[in-house]
Amino acid sequence: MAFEEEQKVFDSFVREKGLKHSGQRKDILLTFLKTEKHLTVDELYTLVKKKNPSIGIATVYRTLKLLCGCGLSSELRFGDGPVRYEHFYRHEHHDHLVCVKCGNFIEVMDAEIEKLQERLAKKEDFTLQGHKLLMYGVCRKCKG
Amino acid sequence: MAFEEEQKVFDSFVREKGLKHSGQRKDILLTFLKTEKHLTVDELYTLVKKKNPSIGIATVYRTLKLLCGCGLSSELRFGDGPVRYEHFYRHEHHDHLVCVKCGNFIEVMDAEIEKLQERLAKKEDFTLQGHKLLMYGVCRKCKG
DNA sequence: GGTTATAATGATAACAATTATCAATATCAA
DNA sequence: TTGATATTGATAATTGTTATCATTATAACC
Repeated sequence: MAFEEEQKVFDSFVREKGLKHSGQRKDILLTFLKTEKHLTVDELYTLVKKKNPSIGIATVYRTLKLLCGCGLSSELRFGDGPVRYEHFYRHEHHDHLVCVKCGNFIEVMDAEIEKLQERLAKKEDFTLQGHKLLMYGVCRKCKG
Repeated sequence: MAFEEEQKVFDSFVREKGLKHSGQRKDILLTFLKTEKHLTVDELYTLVKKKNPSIGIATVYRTLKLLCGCGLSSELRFGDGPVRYEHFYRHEHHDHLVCVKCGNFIEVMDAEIEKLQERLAKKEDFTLQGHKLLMYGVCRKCKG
């Protein structure tokens, strides 16, 4: 079984919080991990149902909250519509370039921007924990 | 009457789109302009009702969409909860440092970050139109 | 000014995403 | 094995927002 590290992260989170394990949570976690996409709850729900048809959507909501809590996932909000969940554990931090025409996005990363943010935060005496940078524009394809 | 410039911006938007003027829109626009806060629809609705008690909340939703369309306002989404609307016209572009404990935020600006974003976008052949940068952390007060 | 086409309004139904509730079940420490 | 309690799935409730629609207001034209 793959994803031992991620499972360990989840395990210690569960232990630390006095929660319990369950087959549903394991199914959801593994399905999430092997799908390298920015999934919505509904999309993940559909995928997990193939493995475990009796699962309820509320459990998917609940489990994704836990995955965010232990650093395995992170919420992403592009404008309106449902929240998307991206992989977070051992993924280089990246930002998103979103096309306003076709809705597609590109992940980009830039160490300098990260540094500048730290500087800004320090100036205001903030202890930075994370950030979300969304850049909107028109992608190459849509510029035609 | 103040805010002549902003009213002119709105006027030409209305003309250009073949829309019409209305007292409600004027009340909403002026109340929005004189309240230098990141208002939710509901907050603005409450304020406008003091001037015009018969106004409906749907009109506030609709008018804020228009204000965003003509560049007088801009949507802001801090995590969940309702969208907030900030002033946009002739306001230097700024980003937000949001405290994860108390929910307060500070506006910050940094010309260099803007430049770096342009660079990133160019690399991907994106025509950048705007961006939203939210930085999360703990503010001075909450670090106590 | 009066007419007329059409945009705007307010009330509220509908909708989408999410959270809360709750009875039944599963987990796990002792 | 047992008992305390966390989890589950179904679904009701909630929240924020948009759509609908009959009525009213606006503004271009005469």
